[in-house]
Amino acid sequence: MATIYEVSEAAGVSLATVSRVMNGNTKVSDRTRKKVETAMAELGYQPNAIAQSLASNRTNSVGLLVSELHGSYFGDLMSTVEQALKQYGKHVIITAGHVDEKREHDAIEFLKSRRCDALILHAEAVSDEYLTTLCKSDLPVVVINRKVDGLDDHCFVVDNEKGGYLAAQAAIQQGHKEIGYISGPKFKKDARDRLAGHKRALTEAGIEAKDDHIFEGDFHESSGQEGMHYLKQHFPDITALICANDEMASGAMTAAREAGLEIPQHLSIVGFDNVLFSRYLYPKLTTINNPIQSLGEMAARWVLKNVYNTKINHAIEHLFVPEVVERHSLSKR
Amino acid sequence: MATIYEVSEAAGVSLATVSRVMNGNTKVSDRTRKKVETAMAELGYQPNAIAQSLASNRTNSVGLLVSELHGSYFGDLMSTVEQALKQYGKHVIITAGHVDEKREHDAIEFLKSRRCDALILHAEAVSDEYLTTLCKSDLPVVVINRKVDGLDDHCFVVDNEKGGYLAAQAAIQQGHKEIGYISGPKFKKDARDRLAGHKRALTEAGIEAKDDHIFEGDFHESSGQEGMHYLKQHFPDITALICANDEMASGAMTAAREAGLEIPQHLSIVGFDNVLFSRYLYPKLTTINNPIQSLGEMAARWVLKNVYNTKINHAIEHLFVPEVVERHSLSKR
DNA sequence: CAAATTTATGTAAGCGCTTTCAAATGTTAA
DNA sequence: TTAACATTTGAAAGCGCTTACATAAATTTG
Repeated sequence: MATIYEVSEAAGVSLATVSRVMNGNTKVSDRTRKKVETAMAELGYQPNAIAQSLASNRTNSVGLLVSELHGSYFGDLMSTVEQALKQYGKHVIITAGHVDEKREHDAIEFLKSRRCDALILHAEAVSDEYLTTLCKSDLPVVVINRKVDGLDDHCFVVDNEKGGYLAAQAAIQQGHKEIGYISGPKFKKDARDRLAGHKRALTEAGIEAKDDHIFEGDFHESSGQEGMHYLKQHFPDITALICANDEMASGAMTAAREAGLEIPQHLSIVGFDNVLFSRYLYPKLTTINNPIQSLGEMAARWVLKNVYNTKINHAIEHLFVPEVVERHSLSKR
Repeated sequence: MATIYEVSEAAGVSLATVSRVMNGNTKVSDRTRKKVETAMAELGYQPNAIAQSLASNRTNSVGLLVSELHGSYFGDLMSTVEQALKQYGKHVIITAGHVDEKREHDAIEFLKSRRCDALILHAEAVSDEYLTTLCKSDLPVVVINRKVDGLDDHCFVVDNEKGGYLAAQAAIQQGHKEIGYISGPKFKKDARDRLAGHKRALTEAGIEAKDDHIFEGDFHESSGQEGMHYLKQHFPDITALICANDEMASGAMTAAREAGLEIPQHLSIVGFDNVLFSRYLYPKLTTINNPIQSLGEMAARWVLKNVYNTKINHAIEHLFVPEVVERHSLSKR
């Protein structure tokens, strides 16, 4: 693999000059530029990004932490972030934290050790304090889908409370009064917020928010099934079921069908997130759009603007508002 | 950020010694090791991976090229590869090629410029020649889900012909005789192989393989719908439809339902790949398992063994055999 | 106990770049 | 033509590590 030395020799110029034509910021005369470019082409020269990074203290890569590498939600996030950064020649280094404190921590340390120029974190398990410390360091950090007090301008979040509210409201508007709810795990902020919105909608509509109509799941498909079983058994008069994410909605649909309930004729179901597969479900799932792609794009823009000084036209927003995606799993009571 | 200099000074030892305790291969006396470790802890020292890489010519990272960052298929692949490598302290750098020759090429160049120790490529658009050249270079490369002549021990593939055969056979065994097929794009080897297997099964069963029963799609959901429309219109007597991947099967299911056909009562459908969402479909899709995870794991093992000299117990296999996953979209004629 | 080994540590030369600063060259104006 | 300035180039010092190689200390051997 050719190095800059060989190029400089072949072109008959100094190292510095070769470096200059590579980086293109300083002025180099056309004649020497040509010479260097020719030499590069002939040698098939490819700069060593590692050496560049060490010398310049810039890696042109931003670290992205997600919870999992699979699943539509993270797939969408990764895709968006990558697209947005690639446009400007920046790259993402992706790691997975698996919603485990130690593993998230390790993943972040890895990204730091790789000397990423910035970090975009979808961190679920690590503590607020840790994130705060991280943000205070000189490594630029943004947090996706989590609000940490005092870090507002580093956080990009969706209004989960509003989303929960909208889901319930949609069901209420269709005439439903007996509404079940399968929540995410209460230790997660977004799960709590969604539930809070749900309850507010019920209350505002003059419907009593009964705690036993709420089943606490874990955001995975199987707990949707469990929730469905529980609710069906104890409250067979429920006509609408709202799930705190689409995975659980899918599980609930399966369980409902197994119990002989047709959707939405016997039971309406509303999800949350609008992940890709929600339209593969049958019937296609009515859900709340979680603008994860917008979050990702905005986070990427923040980095471009604040770290790479790229001129970005759009304003940078931190709070995103979800909306109802009407499909076929919710109907009139 | 503390450097090795500061650690060496704080511990009262030389650079080399600090480096030694970090890497742990050479012997260091317990006393000095303690001193160094204390100093490291006190300074919160974190080695600079970039500098390490430059000096050692080893990055401990392997590059992974996928076509997309989203979608179950690639999600599964990324997850598996990452898991397998992480166990041994190796990291993956993931890039997306978007099934575009230039972008795949660029992505690979990026991975090379980051000086990955090895490359695992799910390359669809780049030419055989390019891959061959790459494999001949001193950078270790393995290719996933694509067979390149002369590169057999670098390729990890699934027997697509067999898969196509099995899908057709499954339908035939259920008594189907009028069988439609929605193929992947013919320019893709795996699409051709699957189709070849399909035809062989028909022929062996004494069923004529009619070319007009075959619709060429593009592996995306929408072309499944198109294919369904085409077949339904021209050959309403078809009782089973086999799709070259699950996405198209999903599209076909939607179109079939819109046309008033119940699955599998009126029409049986078989997919291919067994991606995650195939069990979310309704009815759950009968499909051919594409052991992409095994491919990924095997590729990772190959790298561990051949690049990092890790002791791997399992033999390394290159050809994987698909099998039928029986669910609910295929029934007796 | 000295010599021969073995083991632990230090010295210094890179790894392939960037970047500051100074020198050389070119250009303009008087 | 020459002084004054702008533009291009080069020399060299890092960036933070690893790793021969050399040296010093500890251990074994006869």
